[in-house]
Amino acid sequence: MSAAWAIAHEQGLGAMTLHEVARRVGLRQPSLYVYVESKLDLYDAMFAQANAELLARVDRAGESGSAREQLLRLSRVVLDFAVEDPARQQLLFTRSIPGFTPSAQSYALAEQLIQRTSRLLAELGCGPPQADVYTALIAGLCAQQIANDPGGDRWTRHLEPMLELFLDHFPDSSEPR
Amino acid sequence: MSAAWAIAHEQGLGAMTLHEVARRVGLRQPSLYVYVESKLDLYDAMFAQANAELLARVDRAGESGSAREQLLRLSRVVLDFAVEDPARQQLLFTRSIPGFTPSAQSYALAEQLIQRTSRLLAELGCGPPQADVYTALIAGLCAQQIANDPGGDRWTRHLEPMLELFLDHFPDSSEPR
DNA sequence: GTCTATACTAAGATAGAC
DNA sequence: GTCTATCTTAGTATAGAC
Repeated sequence: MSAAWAIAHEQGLGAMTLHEVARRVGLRQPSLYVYVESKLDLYDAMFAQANAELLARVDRAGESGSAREQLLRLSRVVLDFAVEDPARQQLLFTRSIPGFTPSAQSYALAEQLIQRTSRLLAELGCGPPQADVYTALIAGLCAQQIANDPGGDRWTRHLEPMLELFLDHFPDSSEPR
Repeated sequence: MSAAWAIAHEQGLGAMTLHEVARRVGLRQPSLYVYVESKLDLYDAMFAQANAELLARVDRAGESGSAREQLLRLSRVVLDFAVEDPARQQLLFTRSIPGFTPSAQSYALAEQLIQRTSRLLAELGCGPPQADVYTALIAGLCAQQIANDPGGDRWTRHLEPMLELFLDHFPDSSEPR
C-alpha cells in the first residue's frame, strides 16, 4: 500500500502500475496477485484507506462549538486533506480512473462524511441546493490550488471568508427560482 | 481533428489514440505522421482549435453593457462551453494529460481570454486575490457539474447568483489579512 | 501520401514449478 | 509465497517499398 501511494504521490495515480509497485517492494509483479485480486482491487483498498484517514482527521477536529464553527473546521480539514496530496484527491473526489468505482464497502466510508456535512449544513439553513453551492466552493478552491499553486495557499486561504459570505447570504436569499 | 474530438467526446481524452483516429478516417496509423509530428502535437492542435472556438463565442457574446453585465455574460459563455464537453474542458483547463503542455503559439490564444477577464474584474474593483476567488467559483461549478450531473444544470444554474454575491461583497471586504 | 512490416515499450493477467 | 515464463493487448514511432 505505501509503495502504491508513494508512486501515486510522486508520479500521479495513473503511473501506479503493478510492475512498479512490485519493483519497489522487491518482488516480481505476478507475486502481487497473492495480495490483490487486480489493479482495480488495489485502487479500492487505497480508496478505503484514504477515506478512513480523512474520517479520523475530521473526528479529531472535534464536535465542539456551534454548527457554524463545526462546519468551518470540518471544511478546513477536508480542504487541507485534499490539497495535501493531489493523487489522493483524484482517487477520492473525482471519478477519473478508468474502470474504477469504489466497492459498496469502501463507499460507505465516504458516505459518512457526506452525511456529517449535510447535517451541519441543514442546521445552518442550507437545503440541498445550497449544499450544492457549498460543494462547488470547496471543489473550486481545491482544484485551483492543486492545479496552479501546489504546496501553497493562494486559494485555500480564501476558504473561511468565502464560507462566511456563503453562510451569511446564500441560505435564504439568492435561490434561483 | 474531428475524428480525434469524436473519440475524446465519446470515450474521454485518454482514449484518443492514433490507432483509433486512423481507424476512423480510414487510414493506417503510420499514415497520420504525414499530418502530425506526434500525439502531443495533435493534442496541441486540438488545444488551439478549442481555444479559438471559445474566443469566437466570447466575441459573439459582445461587449455591450456595463462591466458587470459583460462579466456575467462572459462567465456564462465560458462555463457553458466548459461543461458542454468534458474532454475539451480537461484539455483546456486542467493540466492532466501526461507530457502535454501547449506550445507558446497555442497558449497565446488562452492568454487572450485571461486578459479579457482580468480587465473586467479590475474594472469591478477586483484585484488579483479576488480574481483567484472568481476562478475558483467558475472552476468549482464546472467540476461539480461535469462530475455529478453531466448534461444537466444542477450546478451551473447557480452561476449568476454566486457572481452577484461575489461582486457585491468580495471586492472590498473579506480580504484575508 | 499511403502502405506493410516491424521495432520498441509496457501494461495486466495466468500457468505451473519450487 | 515467490518465482520464471508466457499470453495477450495495445500503444508510439520508424524504415522503406510503392
